[in-house]
Amino acid sequence: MSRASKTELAVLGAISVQPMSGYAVRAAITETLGHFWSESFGQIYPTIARLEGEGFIERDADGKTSGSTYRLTRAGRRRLVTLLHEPIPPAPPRNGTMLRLFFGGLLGAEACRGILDDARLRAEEQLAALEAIRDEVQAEIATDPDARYRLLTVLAGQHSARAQIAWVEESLELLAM
Amino acid sequence: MSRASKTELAVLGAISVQPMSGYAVRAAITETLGHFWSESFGQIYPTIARLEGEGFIERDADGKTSGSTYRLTRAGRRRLVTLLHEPIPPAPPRNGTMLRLFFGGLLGAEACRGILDDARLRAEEQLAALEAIRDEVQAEIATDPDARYRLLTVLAGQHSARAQIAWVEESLELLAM
DNA sequence: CCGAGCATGTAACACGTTACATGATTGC
DNA sequence: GCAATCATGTAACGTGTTACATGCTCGG
Repeated sequence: MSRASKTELAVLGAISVQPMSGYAVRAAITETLGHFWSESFGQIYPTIARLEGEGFIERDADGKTSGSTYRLTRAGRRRLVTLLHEPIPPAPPRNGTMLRLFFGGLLGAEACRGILDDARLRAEEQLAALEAIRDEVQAEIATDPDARYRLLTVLAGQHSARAQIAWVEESLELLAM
Repeated sequence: MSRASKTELAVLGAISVQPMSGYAVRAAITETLGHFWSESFGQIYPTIARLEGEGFIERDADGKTSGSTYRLTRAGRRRLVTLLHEPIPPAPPRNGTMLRLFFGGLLGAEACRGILDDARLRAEEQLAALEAIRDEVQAEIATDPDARYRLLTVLAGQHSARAQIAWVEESLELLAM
């Protein structure tokens, strides 16, 4: 995963599902990959321009006057599979919640409990959102076996959110002692 | 947490524990905050220069010829506490493992199992590392009550790593069906 | 004396977001 | 017709890493 690759991978992946515009790519990433990925227009449009220049995607020759619909070329599909095979180096950790909590002695127990409550709230919201998505994806598996993989990413989110909640509970007990 | 703040917070936090050089700040962050935070020299040195210019840290007047030892000024301590009180906006999610897994249909079950095995391996290593740190920190609590807060960050890492492992187990079973 | 580690700093680059500018389409 | 949404693009900015250049200090 050397150059210009993570955004490229996300964009190619989105377009591989079905041909769409840059705007729709953004929407697809926000809605469908939203719980583990994000891209902004400022990244997406230049990437699309480059991918088109390199022949990995091409415009649909439909009659629309405004907006372009892009679809993968054969080279684009090969490129996508290649990128998927390359490991993505893990990002250096940067967890603001932990940074603040680490220096909790300077903050006071009150404020720290606030941080923990916030963390729990966010995890609970996420958990609820994933619950719904999970049902959808589970239903898709019947018609599309590849939906299994999508299910895995939802499960990961659920495990992570539940772990977060359990951690908050344990932490609050510890602080109460 | 508006401007120039996360690195500033980490640097002030490190120096608040005890006076040290920029090089030592880097080492402290890597070793002690390593499982949830990271900073590079390219960030640390300019930040230290700025903090000194703003009067939040000052050089120790010791007799050393090479290297400077910085300590917090009174304003610096106030600044640190202020920064700790400000919430840190959560970073947009970007999980490369999930991005690859989501398009697992194009990758094949074999490669996906490889991704999962990797994820489990990393989580197990992390878990082992945290186990040792946890014992250390737990021992410190007897003499330093503030060590509790440090313990919380270790617990978070453990919860997260265990959740990751459980997710991999469940995922491998799902793929094997 | 020499190599390992301590120490400082910067320049180039990569990546990503935000804000802005601009216009087409469509449903009410 | 007008508002919401679809759609495209860019410029400015912030942030962060990597690689490089440089020199000190101390133990063996």
